[in-house]
Amino acid sequence: MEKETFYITTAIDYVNGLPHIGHAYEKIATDVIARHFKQRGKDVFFLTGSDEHGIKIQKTAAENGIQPKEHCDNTSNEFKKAWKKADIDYDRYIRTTDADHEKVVQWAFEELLKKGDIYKSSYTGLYCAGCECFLSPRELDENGCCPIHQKKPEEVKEENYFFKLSKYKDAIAEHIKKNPNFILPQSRANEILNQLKDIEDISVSRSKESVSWSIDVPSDSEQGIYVWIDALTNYITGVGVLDDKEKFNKYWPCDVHVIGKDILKFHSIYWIAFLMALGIELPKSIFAHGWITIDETKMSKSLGNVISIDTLMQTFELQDADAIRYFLMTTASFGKDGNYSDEEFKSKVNADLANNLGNLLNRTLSMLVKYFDGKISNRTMDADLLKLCNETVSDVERKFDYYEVTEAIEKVITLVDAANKYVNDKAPWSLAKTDLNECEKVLYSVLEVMKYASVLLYPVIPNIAQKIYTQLGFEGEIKGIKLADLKTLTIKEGQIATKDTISPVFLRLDSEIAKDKKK
RNA sequence: CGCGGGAUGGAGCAGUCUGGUAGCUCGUCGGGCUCAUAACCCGAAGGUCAUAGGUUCAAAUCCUAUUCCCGCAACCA
Repeated sequence: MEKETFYITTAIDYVNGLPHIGHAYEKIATDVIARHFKQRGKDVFFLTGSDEHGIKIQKTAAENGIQPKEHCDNTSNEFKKAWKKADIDYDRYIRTTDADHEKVVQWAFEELLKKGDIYKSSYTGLYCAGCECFLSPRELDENGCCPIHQKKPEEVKEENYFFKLSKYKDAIAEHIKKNPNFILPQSRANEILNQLKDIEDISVSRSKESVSWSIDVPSDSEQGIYVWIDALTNYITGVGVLDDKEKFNKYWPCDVHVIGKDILKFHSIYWIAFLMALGIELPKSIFAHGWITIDETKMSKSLGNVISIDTLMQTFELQDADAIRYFLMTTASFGKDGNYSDEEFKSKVNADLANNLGNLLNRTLSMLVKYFDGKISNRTMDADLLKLCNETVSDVERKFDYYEVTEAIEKVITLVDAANKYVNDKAPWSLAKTDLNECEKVLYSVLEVMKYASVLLYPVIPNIAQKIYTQLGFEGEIKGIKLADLKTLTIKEGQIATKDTISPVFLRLDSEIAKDKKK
């Protein structure tokens, strides 16, 4: 029997900068997947959060004249605010500075030390006093100097703890090969197998002297735990690996870690090795998504093209993030790089959400009011349309099984298109004069399609879906509706709509109506 | 020979693994409808699938070579 729980995580964001659309992309995708699996009756746990230790945060805080913790509090609050705006419905926001997490990190470190997978060794590196950190040879300019301070870094020898990553090389490779869905999209698995070939042991601590803002190595006050063990273990802290065994056993192993393609290596190699060493079950899959570029250019602070959910909502005077969520999920197949531009955004969202989806509801309800005073008395659904609805549900589920969010959405839009065509072919405005029975059947059938479409699209556009649901005459929240309920959940008989209850669920951006409403 | 991704009608993409009449969305043009958010439906124009070879009865798809673009160092998911 299939497990009833579904544990999904995002990467934790480094709180050195403010949240932007790139961070949002990942959270939205994860939120969509989480909401979908809730609709399938799963007990979902959705973890997101922030990565808060390290030299960069220490330095940024110092520059601003505040304590690192204060800086982290401020920035993580900005992230939380952004996720609220984007309707990210997570179950826990974990911070690597949370007490329970620090405990887990220290426990994991000691555990690995005890097992002999962590050993002490010395590391010689190029240290720049100005930066107060080690630089890799690649970071230096052509004269071998630090590009920021224009000084030659000194060779410094530091004692660090190392993790025997090389020991797990073969086991990881074997696991990847045996489990074709472990790394998704599958095309990325080869990339990792290649990188695995020349993997070496990794340093897992820094001297407290160089990085003070870190979790202490419990048995060695001179050393702080470096990012790998600190950050990656958030996934087990999040479901209570130490404090709440029952919860941990319920949700672990994780169903999917949703991450950016840049950190796939750390997740599919480092993290897996840590888990193997700790004797903890491995996550079922790791999904690496692509980047969102802005006008085909990489987003960067220096180019000044960084945009956030907030800026977009303000620019287009949006009340909720639905349109942005929809666009981000459909601009590129999930897993590939996508692009944002104002023109593409407007065009996509107008075409799909306003013209196809919203207008279909609008035209149908209008006719219902016009010809039937907004009342349904005979609930007979067109057999072909019903069949298509049911097929769409299973198509959508199948796509989500592999986290093919974009393709799943496409299936629903195809259903909506078919319903628009159905209306045109049946011409209920003519039937109203000749065959009222048939006319009602047509309108009712389309409303049924809207019911399916709204529930299927709810994970992506929760606010719009709710509006459709309400206008279909349903009471309460669409949030709790399961896909399995779709067959029994029927539009009620009697009054559904009046002239006053009908209103566009999504206004075309830049349309005259939208302008009027804004005035 | 560092690694990887990409090049398909005006724009953005699917199809490539498992060869067999080149498909989708947007845009353009023509038509239809009049219920609707200048919307919806139908039709048309527009591509020698980056280039050159090769395998094959048959190549966008397989093989070889070449060109161009984008990541892999940095603020940055």
